[in-house]
Amino acid sequence: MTSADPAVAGRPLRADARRNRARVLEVAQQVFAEEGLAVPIDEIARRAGVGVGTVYRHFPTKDALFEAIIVERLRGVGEAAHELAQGPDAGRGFFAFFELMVRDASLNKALFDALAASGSFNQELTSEARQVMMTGLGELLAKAQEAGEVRADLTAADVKTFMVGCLAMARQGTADPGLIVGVVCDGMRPVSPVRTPEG
Amino acid sequence: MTSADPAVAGRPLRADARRNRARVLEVAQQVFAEEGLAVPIDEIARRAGVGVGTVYRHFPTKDALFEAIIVERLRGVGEAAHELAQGPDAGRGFFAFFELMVRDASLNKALFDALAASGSFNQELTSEARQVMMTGLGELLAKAQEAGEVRADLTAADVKTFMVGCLAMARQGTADPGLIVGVVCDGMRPVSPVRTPEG
Amino acid sequence: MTSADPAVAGRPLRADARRNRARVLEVAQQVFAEEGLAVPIDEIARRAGVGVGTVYRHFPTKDALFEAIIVERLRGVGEAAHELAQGPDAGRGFFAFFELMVRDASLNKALFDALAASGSFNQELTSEARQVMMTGLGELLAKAQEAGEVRADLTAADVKTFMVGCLAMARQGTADPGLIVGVVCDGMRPVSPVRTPEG
Amino acid sequence: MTSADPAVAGRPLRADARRNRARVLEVAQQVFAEEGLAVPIDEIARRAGVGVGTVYRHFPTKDALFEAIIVERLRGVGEAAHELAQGPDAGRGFFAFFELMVRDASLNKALFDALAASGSFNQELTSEARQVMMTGLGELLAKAQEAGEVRADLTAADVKTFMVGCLAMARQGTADPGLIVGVVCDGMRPVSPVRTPEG
DNA sequence: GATGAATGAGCTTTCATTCAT
DNA sequence: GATGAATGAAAGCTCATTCAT
Repeated sequence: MTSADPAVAGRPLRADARRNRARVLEVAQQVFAEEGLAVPIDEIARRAGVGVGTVYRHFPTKDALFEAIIVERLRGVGEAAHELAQGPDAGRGFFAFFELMVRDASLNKALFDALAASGSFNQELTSEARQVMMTGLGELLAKAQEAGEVRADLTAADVKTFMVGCLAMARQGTADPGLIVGVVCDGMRPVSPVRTPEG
Repeated sequence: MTSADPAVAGRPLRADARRNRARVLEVAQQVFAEEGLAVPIDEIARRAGVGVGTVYRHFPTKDALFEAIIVERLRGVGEAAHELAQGPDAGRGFFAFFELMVRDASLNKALFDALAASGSFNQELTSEARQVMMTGLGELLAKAQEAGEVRADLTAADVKTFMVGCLAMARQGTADPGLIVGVVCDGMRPVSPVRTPEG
Repeated sequence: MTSADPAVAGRPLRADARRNRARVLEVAQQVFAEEGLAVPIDEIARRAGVGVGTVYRHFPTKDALFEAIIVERLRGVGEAAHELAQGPDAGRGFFAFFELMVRDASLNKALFDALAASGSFNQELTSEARQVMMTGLGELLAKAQEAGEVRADLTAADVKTFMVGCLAMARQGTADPGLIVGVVCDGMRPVSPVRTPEG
Repeated sequence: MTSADPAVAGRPLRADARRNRARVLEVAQQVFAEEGLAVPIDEIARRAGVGVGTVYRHFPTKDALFEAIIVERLRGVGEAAHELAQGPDAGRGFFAFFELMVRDASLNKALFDALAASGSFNQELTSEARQVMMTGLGELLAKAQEAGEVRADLTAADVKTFMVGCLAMARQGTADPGLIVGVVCDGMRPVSPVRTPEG
């Protein structure tokens, strides 16, 4: 962990090492996004123009590398949520937030795999980044609910679930991302009395 | 179900073979559902109490086995859709249809993987079962739209996409299936003028 | 062994059994000839219209089945040699004998595989049929040598070796079978003084 | 030899890699020669004292490994033919050439398998090495024919076929290699009028 | 620090053979 | 006797990870 993220730990990396790390991360993000978790580490190393050993120096495990990507992603997501929560129109901000996820098509496959991954991954590895994200999301959600723009019975976890669902749907490529977001967002709005006349 | 037999049709399987086939299918369904596509065939064979060869006798390929499960699932879904389309209240039927997908939690991971699978799978293998499903779904959708219960701009493909999304979400285990279905179904309803006063 | 060749052993086979045995043998001969030893037993059973079990009832082993074919073949060869040995022109007969082997293209692959087979096969399994063949061949060879038409230093084993070589060559399909036989036959003729003026 | 390197050329291999590659090649040559194509890669790896992965690193496929051996062999053969063609006595050289093939007993089984191999192998994989060989052989043959030492109607392909035949025969171990070569070489000599008085 | 060669467990698949029906 | 379902030992090949250079 400490060695996986030296920026957090001890001394700063040598210039070339930092460059390599960044390059690997960048390439891995792309490749994972395009082809999912199945792509071999060797392939990533090759595309990044480094040896496998170098990849492993920076990321002790394939999962660790993958996590690093997701973490970065989730952190970004969380920060965006936080910022939007500070804005004047939390309702609008909340729904805008959804689009952010779906738009970034390049990461879908990776995120998709990450979230679909069996077990352990979700629970432990990304916990730190999840915190950041969930916090930002919770903040934003609360404000949007206060403003009456979002169903009051939804939790941040629920919303995250919907995000994942949207990612999955967008990845399908069988429906317009805008429509997907539109429908799910509509669904998250408070149910107007008009809507369910029979209820 | 019965038609998902050995080589499409042929003569009926021997009693023990049928038993084994069913057993493999059942176990595979469970195991795939629990652990996804990554689980080795050997493991499935072991759990089913048969040799690997037996699995391969019935399903010439791992993909074929997986497909058989999905196919069975989709067929069931399609048939259900068709039946509901015959009912008096297509709107209610349409939304009831969604629940059917999500309920069957045991298959989610498998379906999820199947639908997330890269390329070839989606397009060819399941085409037959997809036909059945899409037809039934289209039927049901049309009636529900006529009844004004579903947004008129949704296509059957869109709805399928939403189904997949719901499956993905339910699989997460991070939100109540009922809630998931509720939200997405609400989202698919025609947008009432009240809902988007600013639009 | 006894069960593999009931004609030699105990009571005669039931009519259908005999039919099956013959059918398997016939099909196996063809299939082995066409595709070599690599063809699965299941395939042979299928083409013969019987179950695998039936094949195994008649031939306890794949090798045994293969042997049976070779045996039959060699027996035929031996008998032909014997008959030719009785003829008036043993020299001509001897060389005609070669053609017989190469002509029968349908068996080449099988014979080829048999003779190329690693080890044990050659030495034990075919011993009986080999006897028959070698005896006939020896007879023919002796007469041809007496007539001065074949190099006196050749043994029956040598000639058999040349036969195998011709089979191998014919199988290649890269030279005219007639030419192959012609060249090798010429080579087996006594070396005329004219031929090696420098010797 | 040197050109049979990793990806045709690239940079030179690391010392240990080169050692391993050579070791694998050497072992494979021996093992294939002794036991033919059937020997598992694992076995070769084991005998070479390396992991399977190492074998596959150097030779992406079992066939590729096999080819590498044959290629090396055929190249040597072709070069020898070329050199002999430069000599003063092409006739003698031509026939000496045959011995070269048969002598090298260690490779027979491998070459045999290679040449007997069904289809694709012969046609494509070894094409480069085949070129070298066939060219050298053609050269030598032409000169020998000019000198009246070899039947004028033989093509290089025919001669190759005879070579294969000799390999097959030598492999049998049932006849003296010298005799085999002697007979076939005699057969390739021009037919003297004396030889076929009846023709 | 970087490299990439080496490792070997593990995966899918095939097929000779056995044995319940 | 016939059948074909079941078996399971290999086999070829991949790829995450280690470690000598």
